[in-house]
Amino acid sequence: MMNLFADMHRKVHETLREMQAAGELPADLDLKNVAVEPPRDPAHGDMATNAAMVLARPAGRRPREIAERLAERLAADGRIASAEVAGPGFLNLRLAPDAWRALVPAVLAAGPDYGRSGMGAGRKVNVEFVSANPTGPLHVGHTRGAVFGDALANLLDFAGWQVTREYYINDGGAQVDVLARSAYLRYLEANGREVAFPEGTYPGDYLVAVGEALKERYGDRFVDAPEEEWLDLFRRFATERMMEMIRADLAALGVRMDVYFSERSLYEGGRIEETLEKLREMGLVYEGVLEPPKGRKPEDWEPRVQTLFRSTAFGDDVDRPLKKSDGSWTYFAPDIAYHYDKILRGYDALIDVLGADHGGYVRRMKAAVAALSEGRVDFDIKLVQLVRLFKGGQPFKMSKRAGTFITLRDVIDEVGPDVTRFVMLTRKNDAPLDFDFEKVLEQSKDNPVFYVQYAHARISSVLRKAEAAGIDVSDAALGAADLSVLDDPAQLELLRRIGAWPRTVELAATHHEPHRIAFYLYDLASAFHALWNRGNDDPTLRFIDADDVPGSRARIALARATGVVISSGLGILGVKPVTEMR
RNA sequence: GGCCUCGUAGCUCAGCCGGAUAGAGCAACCGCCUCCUAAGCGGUAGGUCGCAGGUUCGAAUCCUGCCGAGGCCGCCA
Repeated sequence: MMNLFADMHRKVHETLREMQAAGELPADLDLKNVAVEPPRDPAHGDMATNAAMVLARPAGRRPREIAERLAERLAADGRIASAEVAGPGFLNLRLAPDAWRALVPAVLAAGPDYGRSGMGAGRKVNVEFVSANPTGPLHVGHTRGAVFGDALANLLDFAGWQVTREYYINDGGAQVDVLARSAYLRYLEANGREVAFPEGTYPGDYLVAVGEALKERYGDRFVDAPEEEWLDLFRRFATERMMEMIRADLAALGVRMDVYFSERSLYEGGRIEETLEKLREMGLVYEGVLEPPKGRKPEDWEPRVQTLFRSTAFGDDVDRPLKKSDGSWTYFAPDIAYHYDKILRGYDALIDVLGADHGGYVRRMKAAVAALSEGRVDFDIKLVQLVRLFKGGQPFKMSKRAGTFITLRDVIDEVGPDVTRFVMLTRKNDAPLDFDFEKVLEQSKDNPVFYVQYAHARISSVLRKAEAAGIDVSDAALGAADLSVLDDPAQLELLRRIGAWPRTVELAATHHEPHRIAFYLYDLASAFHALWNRGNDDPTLRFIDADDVPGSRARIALARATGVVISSGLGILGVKPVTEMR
């Protein structure tokens, strides 16, 4: 797989080892911090290495001296056009145009696999996301988490991990009893009773159908029955229905989970006790009394003995309760058992995608996972900040379906899944996101979705027109094109961006940051639009020139390669590329 | 009181495991369509990277303290 940055990184390291073998550098140097990166200022070349500065002190040499020796050796490589020492000891490398051009046939041959990385080495990672309570439709906040988690899963897959997408169904707590009671009210309503929805029940319309379905199944059997008779039945039924709705919501967004894991199943199998017992043996679970929170003392605080998790041993500021006063578990206890289950399933890495309001929860969960996996499992928690909705610059709150909050469906109905997904990935996960229903549909440069799609559409248009003009645009024909005509700065710039794709994938995957893919695509599209417009000043730079078929083929090959990368990047974001704008 | 996330151009935001003169879009100003989609492109102007220390050859980036915004801190998950 062609990865120019990785190739040059390898080349620099090999050359340094040659210098060690030749006695020009001490044999025991640690090369770990020697990097090959694109310089911030393109005037400094295509790639730069800090080798001389990093090694100067341990080698006991002057940086520029090391850099000069290294430059001499590197200059012998045909791919490297120049190697210049600059500044405090940087070595700036400029690649020969042919090295960049070689990307085109490589990309065409690899197709959608260009940029795929072996970094994950087939290790198993579990990405848990959405995990909304099964008590109603998904709302905007869930939508962002869903898009983020799914794109992250795609990204890790592309980077060579074996990925499981998982949804944790919170069907064990008090909230599903509330759901059952709310469904019961709708059931009474379906049976012709007048009902009121007291505080603490769910009044949303989405339960009307559930009430009717319950009537269909049970008639009026439970209308005057006491709660014990119907609660369990109704809870099961309503939860099932809510999960169907949630699955459908996710499907509408293009998200497919591999595993739906039920919290309740943990209660039934005695798994919670088992997990806590293990922690107790480690001395991390004990019976104790908690200090009241400082500065914000609850009115009814009474010290009492309860089951606690010693998260302070992992840097948390206080130990965390596992049981409520009525003896039932807090949400934290089943969560520990759930994560233990994931550990036992053999994952090398776990990722939780949570709303930002769960921030206080991160440390204790990491503590539990570190303890239960004995530090073997890499565990990352990504907090997703909230989404602020606007319409034409005005805050927007109305929902057609749920009344009180905007649902995922509201968003998709309004702008479609592709726009929703792309826009939600144009911000870092931990930054709040403004989502304007009008702006995201705008066909202009300040709308990144449009801008990237437009580039792809232009490329598709070039291919269509070329074909109509009788030029063979099969990948085989394009891959064999003589690319030496590609020597305009705009063409070389586009090649450089294409060359940066594998590196972008690896960085994004390492940091668990799919937004980097969206920003990369914007830059790539920008380089393409710039080249496109160069054709206005200089007609020889237009992609198609009927009088110059070989040259056209070279330029079209470059466009095609760009299209492959855009399409592949959009694939990670879960967005379908368009072939024409409407 | 403590913990978490954040603070970068007038606005919205990038900034790779520390790297050389801090970037993009919008808004402002000046240009580019007899030409594959101008739904686009080029240029000018605009920043004490919240503040103060520290580590380092080198800090927007790492560490400490402070200021500011949001979130969380036993029986909601």
